[in-house]
Amino acid sequence: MIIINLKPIDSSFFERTTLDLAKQLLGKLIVHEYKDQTLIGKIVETEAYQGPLDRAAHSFNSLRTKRTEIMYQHPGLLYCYQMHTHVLINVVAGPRSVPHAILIRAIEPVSGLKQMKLNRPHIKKEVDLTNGPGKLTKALSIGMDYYGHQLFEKPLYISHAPPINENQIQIGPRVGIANSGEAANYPWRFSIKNNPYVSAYRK
DNA sequence: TTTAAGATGCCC
DNA sequence: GGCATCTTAAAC
Repeated sequence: MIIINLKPIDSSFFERTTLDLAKQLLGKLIVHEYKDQTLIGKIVETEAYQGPLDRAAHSFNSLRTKRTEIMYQHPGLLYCYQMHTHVLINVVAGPRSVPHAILIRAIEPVSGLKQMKLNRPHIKKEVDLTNGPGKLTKALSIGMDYYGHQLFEKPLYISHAPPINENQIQIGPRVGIANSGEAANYPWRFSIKNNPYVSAYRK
């Protein structure tokens, strides 16, 4: 694949409604300049979390703590947190003071596959390198030290790519939030239809 | 200060 | 299906 125009996207890209941003992020590239290498993945699955009224969100009921603070800042920043033994990454969405975020759940490797395999030893099938939110952060070597980083600045950024057609976007309930009551049914998960790197659904 | 649960992944 | 492993948030 030949990549043209590989550079950080303009910060204004993130200024749109949260659900629209979750869809617009599909197909975009996440780029990490790491150890003289450029690790690149195409985003193939996202989930929107819309704070105040979304019981599944960490910022539900406008909870504001050290962890959730970054979601109250301007869109395009990185919200990351540790889940069991893994780091999960989100794109902060919504205008300042609206604590929304979009979880990046899966990517398709585009460049740096060799390094991604080194970052995830003992993985047999290639799809298992990045077909889950905890897996892709390990493959791309993204840790908690990126909390609050601007995703429109090197060394970790979103790069432009053509949007995915609406009819190629799969929409459904979010993964792994069965104990969140009514919010468990909200159709706020988006993925590219038939892409092999999309994670498996699980209640 | 203590405790329970979790936007997961991997092994059995 | 069990369990690692650790942070957060809420209970005590």
